[in-house]
Amino acid sequence: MPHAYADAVHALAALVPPGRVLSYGDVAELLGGGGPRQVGAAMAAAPADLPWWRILRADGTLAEDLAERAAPHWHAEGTPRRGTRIDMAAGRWQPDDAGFAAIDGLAEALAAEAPAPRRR
DNA sequence: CTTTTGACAGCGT
DNA sequence: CACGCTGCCAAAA
Repeated sequence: MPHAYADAVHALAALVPPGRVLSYGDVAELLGGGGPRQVGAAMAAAPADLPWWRILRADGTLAEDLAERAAPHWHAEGTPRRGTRIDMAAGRWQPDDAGFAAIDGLAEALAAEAPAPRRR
């Protein structure tokens, strides 16, 4: 399934449990490739059923229009907040063994199709 | 090949 | 705490 980075990003986002969050940078690091911007680009094409509100900026915020639509979800899931923004220190998802295993699989699958660091 | 553009991150002021 | 600038990665023009 030679698909792309975007699929890996979406898959990882789907692993994040309710009430927990990850920053774009965290996602990039966990997948072992690309960067925060690349993750953001992938999220822009997120499927309607994806819990996109669990992936946010490193400072616990989101683009204004998105934050507006995300707030209800955060409230419903009991995501730790600090004022209007999310408390990253408390809400950051810390994968358990099973989580790491799943992430590992994604990272590997990704590396298998995007290993060629060819000149650009 | 160069420039522009993103649901970004860090650091300095 | 708020801005502004620089750094990053990949894709598109």
